[in-house]
Amino acid sequence: MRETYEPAAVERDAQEYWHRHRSFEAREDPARPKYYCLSMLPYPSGRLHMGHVRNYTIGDVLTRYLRMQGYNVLQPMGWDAFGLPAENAAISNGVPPAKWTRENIAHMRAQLKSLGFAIDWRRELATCDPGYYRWNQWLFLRMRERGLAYRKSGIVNWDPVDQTVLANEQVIEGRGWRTGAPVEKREIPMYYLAITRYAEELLAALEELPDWPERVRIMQANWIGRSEGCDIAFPYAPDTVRAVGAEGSLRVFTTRADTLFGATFMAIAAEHPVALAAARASPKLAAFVEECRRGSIIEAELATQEKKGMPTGLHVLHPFTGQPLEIWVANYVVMAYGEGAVMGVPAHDERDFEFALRNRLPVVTVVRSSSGAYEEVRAPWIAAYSEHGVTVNSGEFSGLGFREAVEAIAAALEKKGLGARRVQFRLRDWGISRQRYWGCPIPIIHCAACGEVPVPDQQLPVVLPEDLVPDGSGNPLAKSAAFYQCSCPKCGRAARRETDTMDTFVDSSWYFMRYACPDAAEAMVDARVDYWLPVDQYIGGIEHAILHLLYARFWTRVMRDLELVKFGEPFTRLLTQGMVLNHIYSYQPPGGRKRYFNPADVETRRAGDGGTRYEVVTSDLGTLAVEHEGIGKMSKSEGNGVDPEGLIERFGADTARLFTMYASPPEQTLEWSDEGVQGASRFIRRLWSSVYEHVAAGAAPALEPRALTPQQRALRRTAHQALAKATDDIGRRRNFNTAIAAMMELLNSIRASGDTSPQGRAVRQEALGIEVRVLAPVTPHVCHALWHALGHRTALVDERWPQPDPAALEQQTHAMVVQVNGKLRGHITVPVHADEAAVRAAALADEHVRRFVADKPVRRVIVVPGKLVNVVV
RNA sequence: GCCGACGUGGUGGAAUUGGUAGACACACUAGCUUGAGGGGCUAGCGCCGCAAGGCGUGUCGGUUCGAAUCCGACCGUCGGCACCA
Repeated sequence: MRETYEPAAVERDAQEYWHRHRSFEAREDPARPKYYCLSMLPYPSGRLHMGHVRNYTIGDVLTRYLRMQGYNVLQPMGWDAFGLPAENAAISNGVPPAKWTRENIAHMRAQLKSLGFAIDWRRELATCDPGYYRWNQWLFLRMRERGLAYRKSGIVNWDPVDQTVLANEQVIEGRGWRTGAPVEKREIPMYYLAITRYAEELLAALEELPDWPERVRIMQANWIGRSEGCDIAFPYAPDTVRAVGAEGSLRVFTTRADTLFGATFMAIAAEHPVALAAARASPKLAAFVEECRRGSIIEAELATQEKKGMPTGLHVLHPFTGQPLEIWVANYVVMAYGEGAVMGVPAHDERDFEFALRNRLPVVTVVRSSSGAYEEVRAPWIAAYSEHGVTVNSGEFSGLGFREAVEAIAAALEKKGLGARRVQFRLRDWGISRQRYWGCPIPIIHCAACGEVPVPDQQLPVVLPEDLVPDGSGNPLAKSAAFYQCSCPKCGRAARRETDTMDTFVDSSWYFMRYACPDAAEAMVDARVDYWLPVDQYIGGIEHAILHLLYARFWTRVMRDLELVKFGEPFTRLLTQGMVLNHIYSYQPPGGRKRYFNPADVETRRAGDGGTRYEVVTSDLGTLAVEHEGIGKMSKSEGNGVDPEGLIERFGADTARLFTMYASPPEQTLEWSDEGVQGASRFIRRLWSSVYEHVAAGAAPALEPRALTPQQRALRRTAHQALAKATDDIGRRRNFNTAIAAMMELLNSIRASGDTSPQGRAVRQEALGIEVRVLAPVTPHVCHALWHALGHRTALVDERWPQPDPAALEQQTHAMVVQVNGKLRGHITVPVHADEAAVRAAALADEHVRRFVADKPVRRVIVVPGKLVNVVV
């Protein structure tokens, strides 16, 4: 072995070995327990970023660890290759999205390979491959046959200048990102997938995912948003009947039927038919409806905007009292949720209260606190009382608790035919139509005579032409006659092909199944899926906690119900990794535009007197004192990204991997630190030189555990304790940082012992063997080399994980701490098997303890075996 | 606005079931090493204090023999909000 660690050579050797021996090709083997370890597939943006390095290193550490535990592990990789950035790149440099995407994939694949991940590259797929996306189309058609895919109108952002649909991301403060034109809303026909049919199951099954982070389960449950309540019909008053032109009623959904007698107005969405009818008679109202409809379709913006409303002058009748209630159009009522109308109960709902206050609407209290602390809501009004309580002022329904009131009112409404209990979900059906080019075509043909006609299965896939270049004005498919011109499969007459493509979330909803059988030509999935799936461990960013994971859970259930797969939950265990952050530095010249500087270029200096620190950067503007804006997500716009490629060139892949695993636990954010990277590099060099020095003295003799001195025994115990801890940290807790810390401590102990006796060297040989095998998943290249250096002929990649020796862990005595009144006062050493009385006596005999107890009477002594004694005086 | 999480030395973090706060590392300080390079080694390093000791986990309050950990309120930061992926 060489005296100095040279990462480039070490990594090339190890990677060559794995490649030559096809170490990571996973084969179905029913005799062995399988483990499917999957990381979320990357979008091929061009270059790997640190978030990718972190994500795939976590997956790789687990993959390599589980291999060593004897599992048959599959770790695949692919590309989420459709999407908006490819079109944006095409707009700015005129290259077709297909070419741009495939070049990016080639570059990023090479970058991933340089990191030495244990990936079975034979299974690689890209979602833009027709062999992949044809099955999106095929399943869409199956869903359509079952009514799970259907067409209805939906609302999109419309840029009137570019004549194109905009993604939410492309709407900046209500304006088109390229044109700056105020964005309009447009109603167009779109395809939807009926995820709401699975709402109940998707919610209930969350209970059966104990190995998902609780926060993700809670977020999904809240997203699905099951609420039990009542439909209530408010019959139209004569003025409304006249305006609408028919008898009828305004339906609302409410979870608070108990507050029905407190309703003082009705609020409806601007898109509601009654609002449209009223607007026909009033230009002022028509203008307001128009204003609401122009507003954002982004929920976060809807929720923060000022609550505005306008009366329609129309009325409905209270179902019990017959009292007329005025209908208002309100910008905070969403047409897509419930019935697009709500009853306004200002006394008991925060939002209605605010609205009533602004519009001087009456507030009627109908619920009071059951504890008797009666807070009547009256002028000057302070707040709504939105807790559950006892009904008052509610006619025959007064004096009831929440549950009884809802029951009684619902029953009475049902009798009158004006309502019923109902479960409502917040979840909406999944709109998948995108008016964009770079996506999976929706396999439908529109025929003037036959209407919507599915593309016959034998004509699949509907292939996306790869030579078009979008220019920012609409979908190029809609302008390409070669694509859209076709004949109707039913009647044979000229017809038009659907030019919308699918949401890219469709692509990522089942890719993990296709990895099991990427070459299956005749079917979406085959029997190999039964072997590998479900995914045992899924790893990806927390930002996907809701949408991607929910869509994949839905899609899997659809496939289950079509008897394509035998499971409904795709991901057994989930790890949501935190983001990678870095410092943000900027400089704003007087009157000029703010510039950002990469932290790598920023230097910390001190004022001449050794005092205040400040950060400077040397650029084309000279040396500048820059402003530290804090820490944020690595991003292009703030110029604080770190390029993994440069890092690997300078320090090697092992250092990059070690740093990202060591700097913080996987679920937390990771702060970039150049010094930290150097620390990681230094540790690897120390490990290298420790092994070098050890083997330079020749082969160590066999270990004879019985012949060890107390010091040798202590080092051996340290090694086995560290092994036990690291095993638990990686295998159970998935806390790689503390496992690495345990190995750093062990290496410190190994280096601190200068024992050159034969058994001293035997203990060190064993300890270094543990060190190298435990670190192998994190820094596989250097460990591959060190394993050979320690004299082993086998390849580390095929080694088993070491087992702690119970005999080595045995101890005669252990240390305990003694507290007096909960404060640490002394330390004692007691035999491991000492009983409580003996421990208590030893604690009270300690001189520090005696000093603090003095002559005060001992009231209680609490003994926590093996840990501490608390003396209460 | 709604949903979810997080907040511990100069810094990243550790403390796994309510039981020694600050493991490990970075930075810093001092010393050693004429292999001056992002080298190696030794020691110190929460704050106040000469010490004994006191204080200390965002803020305020509570439960407990004992709270970073549990409960309540507040403040701050971050993620998601359905067409970014």
